[in-house]
Amino acid sequence: MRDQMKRAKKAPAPRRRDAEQSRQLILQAALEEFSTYGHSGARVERIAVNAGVSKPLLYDYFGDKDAVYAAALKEAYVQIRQGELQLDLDTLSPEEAIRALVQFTMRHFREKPWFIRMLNTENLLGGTTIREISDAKGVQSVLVERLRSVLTRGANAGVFRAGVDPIEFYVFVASLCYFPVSNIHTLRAVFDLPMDIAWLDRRADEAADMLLLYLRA
Amino acid sequence: MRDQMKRAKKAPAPRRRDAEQSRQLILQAALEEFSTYGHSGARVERIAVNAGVSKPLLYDYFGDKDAVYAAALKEAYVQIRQGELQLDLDTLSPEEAIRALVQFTMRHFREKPWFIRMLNTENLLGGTTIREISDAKGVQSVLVERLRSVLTRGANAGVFRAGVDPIEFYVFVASLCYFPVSNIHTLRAVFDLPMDIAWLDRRADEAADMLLLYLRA
Amino acid sequence: MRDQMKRAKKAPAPRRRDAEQSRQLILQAALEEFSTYGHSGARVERIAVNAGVSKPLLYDYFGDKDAVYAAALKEAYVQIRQGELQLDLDTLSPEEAIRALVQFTMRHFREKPWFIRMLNTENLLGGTTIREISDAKGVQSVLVERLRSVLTRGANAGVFRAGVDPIEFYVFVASLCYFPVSNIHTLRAVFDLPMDIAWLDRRADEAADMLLLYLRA
Amino acid sequence: MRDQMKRAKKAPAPRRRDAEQSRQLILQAALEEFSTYGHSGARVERIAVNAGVSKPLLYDYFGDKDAVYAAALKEAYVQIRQGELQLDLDTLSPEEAIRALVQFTMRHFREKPWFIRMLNTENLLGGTTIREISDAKGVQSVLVERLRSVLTRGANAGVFRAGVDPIEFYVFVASLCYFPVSNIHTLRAVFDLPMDIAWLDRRADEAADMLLLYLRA
DNA sequence: AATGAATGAGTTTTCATTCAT
DNA sequence: TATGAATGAAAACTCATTCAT
Repeated sequence: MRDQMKRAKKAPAPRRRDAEQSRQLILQAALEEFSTYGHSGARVERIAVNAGVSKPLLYDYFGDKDAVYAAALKEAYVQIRQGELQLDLDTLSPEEAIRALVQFTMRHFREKPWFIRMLNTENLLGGTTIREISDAKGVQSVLVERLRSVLTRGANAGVFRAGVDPIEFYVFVASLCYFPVSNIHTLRAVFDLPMDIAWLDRRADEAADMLLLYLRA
Repeated sequence: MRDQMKRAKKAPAPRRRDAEQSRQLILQAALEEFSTYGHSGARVERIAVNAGVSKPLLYDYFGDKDAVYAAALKEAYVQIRQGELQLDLDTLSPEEAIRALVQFTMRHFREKPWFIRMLNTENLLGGTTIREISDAKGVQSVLVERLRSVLTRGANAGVFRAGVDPIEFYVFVASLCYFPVSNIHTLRAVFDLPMDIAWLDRRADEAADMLLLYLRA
Repeated sequence: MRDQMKRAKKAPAPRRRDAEQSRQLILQAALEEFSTYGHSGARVERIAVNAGVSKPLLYDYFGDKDAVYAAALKEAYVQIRQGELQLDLDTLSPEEAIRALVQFTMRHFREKPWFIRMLNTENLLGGTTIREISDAKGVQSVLVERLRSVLTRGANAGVFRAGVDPIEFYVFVASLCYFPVSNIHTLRAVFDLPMDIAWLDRRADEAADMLLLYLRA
Repeated sequence: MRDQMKRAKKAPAPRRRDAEQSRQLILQAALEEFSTYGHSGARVERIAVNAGVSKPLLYDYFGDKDAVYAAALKEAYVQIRQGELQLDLDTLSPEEAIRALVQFTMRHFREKPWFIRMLNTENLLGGTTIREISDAKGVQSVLVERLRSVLTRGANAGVFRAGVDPIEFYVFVASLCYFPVSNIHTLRAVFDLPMDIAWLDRRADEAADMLLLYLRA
């Protein structure tokens, strides 16, 4: 009878879910913490509190602060890639597809600012962590693959010139969207422009114009 | 004989008891420290040691770590602007000038990596410090002014279309040069490209091509 | 056998991992430290060592040095009031009660020198801390209330004149007991008198004589 | 001619005065600093700034912080004794003289608060410094001597009882005036009385009443 | 699986004091 | 006589990490 009660208390299924959920809560809190304060500025204590767990639990799951950071960085890529899956370029004309890609990228960076902040943090650290994340290369942005097919479609249709490397072109797209979002604070301080969301979206439009001129056959 | 006197009079390396020089040494060490480790990761102790002074002296001159950071950020802008003065666009044709500007910007970012790193650090902090540096707006990049005159020359000569805002165009230039340098570590980890100096310079060339297409009348 | 189990179960001296006890140990050590060295002279490190805890624990519980000081000041009042509860004046005649009060006060000051020293420290600081301790007024010495009833009894019995304010009279009592204890060191240095415990007790007797003359109807 | 100019510049007399004046300025600043912040809380830097001299000069004159403290403590006694010289009791009747002494003492403590604060500071330190000031005993308050003659006059006139020790009586006077001034901050925090200057003066009057009852034949 | 209690090893900051002129 | 420049030693305070239950 006692045993029964014990079992009733420690039902295996919900416990396991709790553990997995705790991990996820920690990961989310870590993502916010590291992207807000950077690697050194992040506080393990705050991560635990915001995740609603105790510090020893966090250490049990991840090992140490650096491991939490690595997991958060990986999580950042995972989440951003999940978002990218929602973009469908195949149903658009090559030119519309390019414009859609640029607009999407700008909105993506704008709406998930923690991603840019994690990249900045990681680059300040010299990229040591991302290099150690095993499958990094495998997770290469799906956008590049979709972009490759758009460029091919455009070249076949004779509207784009051939021979444009999709990775290098994607670097152009990313550059034009990344910088105005990433550096919004210093830009605002130095230039007298109203750098708000509308401005960013207009930048994306202009960038798309320019990129299309560059691609034109 | 002369050499001997010179040596006797001023030992070359440790010219001590010179307040202005000490300040400058601290500033330089701080610039390196903050751009290498970020705001939280920077260590006042290391700054002092690398400047060859004691910590109390540093505190005497600047007040606290944040004040040293603010001074280093300002110094970053001062030094980068000094470098920009060396670029002469007036003797070039408008089209050559644009290309030169892009190449210069890329080289500038590449060769003074502490500048990009300071900007990243400051943007991670939310730009609170640069907003407090009084004359930030006044120190607006000279490049923008030079660019303005190039665009005007080009428009007058009929080779560029009119109405291109120099600030917004400069944001394009900066974006295309900033991102590949700033994010070199994460790019390398994710893409299978040999991202070295030569690659960066080729990127600048391609970017110049694209920007000129965008400007063309 | 029992003894053995007892010992095995709880080692007597270092009962660790008891938050409330740790707090109390810190408080006691702080009281001693601040009353010995004053506010600026007190060392957080010494408090921690004497409490048998680490500095971080102390900071965890109290926040900063000033907060420890405030808690110690409050503790001083708490402990002194606890001592005052042991004085019973109701069973004595009014005149005996006054004499007992004076003797008790003198002994109290003499035997709990940290109290006077805390008051001196706090008054040197301008009383900013005690003003912030919320219930300070509420903890007003019980002695005043007991004194009030003694004065009333004496007036009703016709041995004391009426209309003597108990607070102001208590200030007389405290003055006459406080000064010789508080200033014993400077008094010794300036006057050629053997200022020892016996002297203090004789002072209390004389003071009681004087106070009774003052109260006499 | 040159020599003459030199001599004119370094006139000996005013230089010497400057040195003595600097010493005095330091002493005054030290008195204020130590009585305001206590021994540990006092800052050598502030003393130098407030005295209008450099720190090395201060060290040159006094040696170290403790020596400055000792000098300031001595100066406190010197200045307070100078004030006491202004009190003339010989022209008053014994009873009036006692009342005048009490009022004077209260006013003295009230108007020179740095004296009480220095005494508190020194007593917190255990009186080690005053013991080392050589002529401390010699500088014993003149008030005691004047009081002695008043008590004798009163005894001879039959208005005071004989055998009252002037030192011990003076301790009564000092106690009654010292405590309400010294402890004004904690008293205010604990008791609901308007403890202002008028209150202090009324306390002195009541104290004089009581002391006279005690002296009466 | 989970956590309240606790700390070693730093990190920033302060301060009495000295150096060099 | 006088001081701006400089610092060793120590103080307050923090933070990643572990202990004991």
